Amino acid sequence: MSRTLDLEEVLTRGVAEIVVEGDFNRLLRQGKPLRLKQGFDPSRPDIHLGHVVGLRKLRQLQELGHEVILIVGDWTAQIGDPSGVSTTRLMLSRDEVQANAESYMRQFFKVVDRERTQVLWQSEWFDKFTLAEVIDLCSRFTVAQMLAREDFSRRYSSNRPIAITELLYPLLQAYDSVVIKADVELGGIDQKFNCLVGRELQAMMGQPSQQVMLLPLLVGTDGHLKMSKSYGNYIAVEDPPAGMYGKVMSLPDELILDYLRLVTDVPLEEIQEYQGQIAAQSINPMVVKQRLAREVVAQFHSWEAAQKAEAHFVRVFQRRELPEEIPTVDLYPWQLRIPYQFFHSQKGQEERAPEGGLWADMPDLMVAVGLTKGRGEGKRLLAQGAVEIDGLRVLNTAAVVKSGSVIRAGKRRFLRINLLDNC
RNA sequence: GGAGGGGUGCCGGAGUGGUUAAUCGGAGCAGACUGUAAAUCUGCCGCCUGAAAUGGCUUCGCAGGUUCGAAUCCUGCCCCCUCCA
Repeated sequence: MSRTLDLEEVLTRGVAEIVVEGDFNRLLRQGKPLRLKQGFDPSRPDIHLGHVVGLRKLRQLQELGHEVILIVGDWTAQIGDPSGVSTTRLMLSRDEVQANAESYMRQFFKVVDRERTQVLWQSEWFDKFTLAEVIDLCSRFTVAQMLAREDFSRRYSSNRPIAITELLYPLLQAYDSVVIKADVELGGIDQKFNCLVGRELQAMMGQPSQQVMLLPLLVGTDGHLKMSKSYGNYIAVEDPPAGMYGKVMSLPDELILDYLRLVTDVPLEEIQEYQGQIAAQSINPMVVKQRLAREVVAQFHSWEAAQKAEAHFVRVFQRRELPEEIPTVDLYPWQLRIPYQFFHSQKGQEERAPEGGLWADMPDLMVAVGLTKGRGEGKRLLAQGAVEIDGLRVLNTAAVVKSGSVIRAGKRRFLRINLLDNC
């Protein structure tokens, strides 16, 4: 993110909506550092690319001289953001919240500049909130206002429950804006309502209303739902390079351009060009996707890691060869059910294993080395032709294994066997 | 407070005494194809045993009971939802 930032691009690239656009522009051009509010819920400490869209925007604004106020939502976390399904949330202990917050920040500052960030905890002000203050806060809003929120109205009209505490959620979030005197709040487009309540509350309390920058929701790896941990369609910023690269490569083609726009610094002109080439079918979308994968991995790891991840990907998944590094697992013959050098075939004949080799019951072996969860799974993989020993497909349950043999189970599970005490 | 509906495998959702480890869809896994994309086809998809046919065990909110036999019937308990107030 070292290239010169174009204000126009910061305000438009990967931005869904700005409220109020004119005011925000004016504010930015005043040249005074703005207080950018970003809250997070410490019940879900993992940051994925969906969050990164907003974090990158914060970073860009920081580079324009503004300051981020990160709010640890240790109170709102207990209510649970009323987006989507109504699930009762467990109360987190103080320690859990602390641990989650630390883990969150470790990831947060991979993108956001720590030097220009101030971290505040909601408990700093809400712990001493009195009932009188809660009532005062509530009295400023009406049920009708809350029902204006699509989430609530949908649930209300379809007779699904809305906990009263859920109505409190936007109010608490709004109050945060008042406490920190936020100039701007950033959030996903699904946060629109909460952010707007912040504007109203600030106005009621005699403060200028914050501007709201809403970001598009990133579609997850499944290709149609928003990226979210609970949908299991996410790419985490802490995913290891090879896994991260692979997940990007498994994205549907239709998402490539969006991802380039939202989570990379690839210049818009280049993206435009890719778009044209893909439309004209003069380029294989996969090539563009590989660029995307490199960009993403480099951002959270390094260019070197990205190169390695790509090499690994090409080698293992495109050419179906063995990876360069294969974890080795020690294996003692006694862990197997046929730990002998002879195998008794159905005809009653003895088959001798080659020198240094050993007959092994494959489902057993795979469980013993942790390749599969149970024998059933191993048998299934075997029956489906998904198991290879040193590049040769194994279909029988009994097979010869040598020390140094590489077992492959399916596309992505590999293990090298280190046979000990071969007697 | 009153009336009614419901809790089934990762999710959705059938099933109302045996032929049900439980239809189907989704997800997942694997194979073919291939670009770990899409689309398509095939197989698997509770645990264990077996090469397999088979067999054993544990599952349908929880606890008991009836029965040769229950996810299905009875009793109690817990939880959820709707309507009326």
